[in-house]
Amino acid sequence: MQDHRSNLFRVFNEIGIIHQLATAELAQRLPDGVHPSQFGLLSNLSRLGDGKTPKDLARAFQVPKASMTNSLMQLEKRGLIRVEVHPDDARKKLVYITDAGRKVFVDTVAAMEGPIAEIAADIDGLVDILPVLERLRIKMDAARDG
Amino acid sequence: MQDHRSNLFRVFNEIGIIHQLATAELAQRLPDGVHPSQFGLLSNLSRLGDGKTPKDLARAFQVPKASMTNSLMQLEKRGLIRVEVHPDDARKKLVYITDAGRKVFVDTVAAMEGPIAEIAADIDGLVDILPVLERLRIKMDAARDG
DNA sequence: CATATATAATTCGATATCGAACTAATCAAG
DNA sequence: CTTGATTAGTTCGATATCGAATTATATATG
Repeated sequence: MQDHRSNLFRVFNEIGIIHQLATAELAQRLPDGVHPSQFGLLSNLSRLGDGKTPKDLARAFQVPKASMTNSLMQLEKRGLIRVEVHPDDARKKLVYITDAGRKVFVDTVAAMEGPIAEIAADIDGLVDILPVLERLRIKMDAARDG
Repeated sequence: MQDHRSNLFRVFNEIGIIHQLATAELAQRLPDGVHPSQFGLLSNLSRLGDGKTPKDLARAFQVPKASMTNSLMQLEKRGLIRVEVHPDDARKKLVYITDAGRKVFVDTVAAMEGPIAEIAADIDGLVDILPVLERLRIKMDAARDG
């Protein structure tokens, strides 16, 4: 029992360390002035579609609105996204990724592919943990709402 | 092949989201003014032993020295650690956790146990991914040094 | 329509992160 | 010893995060 509990803690501990190391790798490959959290936005807009509101994005990334405002301003300043007022509701805005933004995303993904593949080659069963991670994320996400 | 690559990206993506959600849960249960990253320090000093230098700790957590200086100052200000000059080398310092620091650690772990157990109960095979995560972390850690 | 309430986003202030420059102490070479 | 290089830690400045207050717009109610 004690072992099982401490193993659970270790799972989260390892996840934290891996995340930090992965973020550091990513940061090295991003253009100057683009923060890893901002790359996450470009990834979402590029892969899952743009035209979302800042509120949508804040919820998707589980960050406060104020944080999202800041991240979007940085990306807009660099021309990687475009922000428009919602045509039907002037309280809202709509966020679009630009060609420059797509390029940053694509180039960065390409730059990460080598290192990731190299690491993964040595780790047997790495993709096998994906379903477990997905279920865990979904469960934690749901627990947060309630 | 394409699928395999994108699954690798998804593994890291899921890990990032889980880490963020877990950190948010932890933050809610920490005493006011204690940041999750500072809890990590208390955990390390409590579980793995204290009397380490700031340099040691910066390396263990893969953060710059300047970040560690700041974190240690916050913990010391709140009386959760004690910092002394190294008796044999006045350039160095030695960091010790205090009783108050241990109490924060123990209490917070206790407060996290319920939620973690509840989540884990629903996720089949959660602890089974621990060995894979460990190997991944070790591999990435090694890749960073070189 | 007028007013109250709700919602989306920004602003503000406080804290965290961290690269680069700096200070202090030790070590190495002569 | 003395001097140069190295190491540990801090300071400083710039950016990120984010809770609380604020602004602007929209919706609901009388």
